[in-house]
Amino acid sequence: MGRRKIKMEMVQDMNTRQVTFSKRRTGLFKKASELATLCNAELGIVVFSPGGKPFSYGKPNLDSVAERFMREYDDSDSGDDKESGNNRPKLKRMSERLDLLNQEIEAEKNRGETDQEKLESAGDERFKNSIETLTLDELNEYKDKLQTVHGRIECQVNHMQASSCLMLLSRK
Amino acid sequence: MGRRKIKMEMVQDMNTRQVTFSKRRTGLFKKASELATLCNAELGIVVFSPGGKPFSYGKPNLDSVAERFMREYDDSDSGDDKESGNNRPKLKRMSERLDLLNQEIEAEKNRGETDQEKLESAGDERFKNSIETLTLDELNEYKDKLQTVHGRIECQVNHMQASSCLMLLSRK
DNA sequence: AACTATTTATAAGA
DNA sequence: TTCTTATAAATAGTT
Repeated sequence: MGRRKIKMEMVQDMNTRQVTFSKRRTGLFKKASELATLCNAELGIVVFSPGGKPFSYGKPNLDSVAERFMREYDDSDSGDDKESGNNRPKLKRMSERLDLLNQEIEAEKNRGETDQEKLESAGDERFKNSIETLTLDELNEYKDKLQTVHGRIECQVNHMQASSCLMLLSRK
Repeated sequence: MGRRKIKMEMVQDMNTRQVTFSKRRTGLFKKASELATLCNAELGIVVFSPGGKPFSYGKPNLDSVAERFMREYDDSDSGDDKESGNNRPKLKRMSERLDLLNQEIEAEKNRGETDQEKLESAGDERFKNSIETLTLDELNEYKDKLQTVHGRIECQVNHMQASSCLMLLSRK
């Protein structure tokens, strides 16, 4: 979308890559903002720059979106699901989400994931196991760490609570 | 970006709004995919359609991005931060994030948030308080709920672990 | 779902 | 980094 068409692969020159990131991140957030406004939709985005610096956008804010998204997969009541096959709506939605993910990943898989990367993606496994075998002492320790962090940040935020909690609770 | 320029406000006609959502969500995810590819960046997006249906995109996948983002704000070691003012890098980044959020929110605030909406956004407050006063029994209960959900979903996913954990742990 | 007239985003360049 | 502008892309209204 510029003076020339570019190949869809990692920009080699580091400077150019940084500039591209900056421009496109701005564009992405703008598109996100427009989508949210036009359709009265909630959304959240998190991006890491090539240098590893985090950026985020959220409407109405990132944490409420994250919470809502995760909450979708809990509770099996609420009632009216007008769609056919009303058996396990939550699991159904989960599948839709995975399908979408996989579809995008597939479409994106020009540059094949290395075995190393696959290992890292699968790293969640450790987390899952450790959570399921947590002791009360460990859970208590999480609570303490949580309080510490709250003390560190509460002076400057009023919408970071969820993130800071999730952050600690999700530690491997 | 079409036959006509449109006003940046919620599309009134329900059908048109749904179509707009669908088109623009596709566009947004494509932009995200391009950003990730061109800049070798990791990113995650979560969107709720006007009907409340969740969609997500992530590279390499949503959960790893969410985890990484949250992990950024923990631990004060690791070492080399080449930037000046190396005192509290994590808090510095957090501020940057908040600035960005506020900036976007400000830019977006054409249609003023109602007092009701403000109340809902601030709803995190309850969460914060409840987490800080959790008893061991309550934490243990979370653990049990966690195990239950894991049982329900582990048959069809290998990259939902973090989300499912966070989901339960973040329950108000 | 497809089709285009237009509006937007953006790659280079300054 | 910020701006300019020629060109590639996205998309609003239409079929």
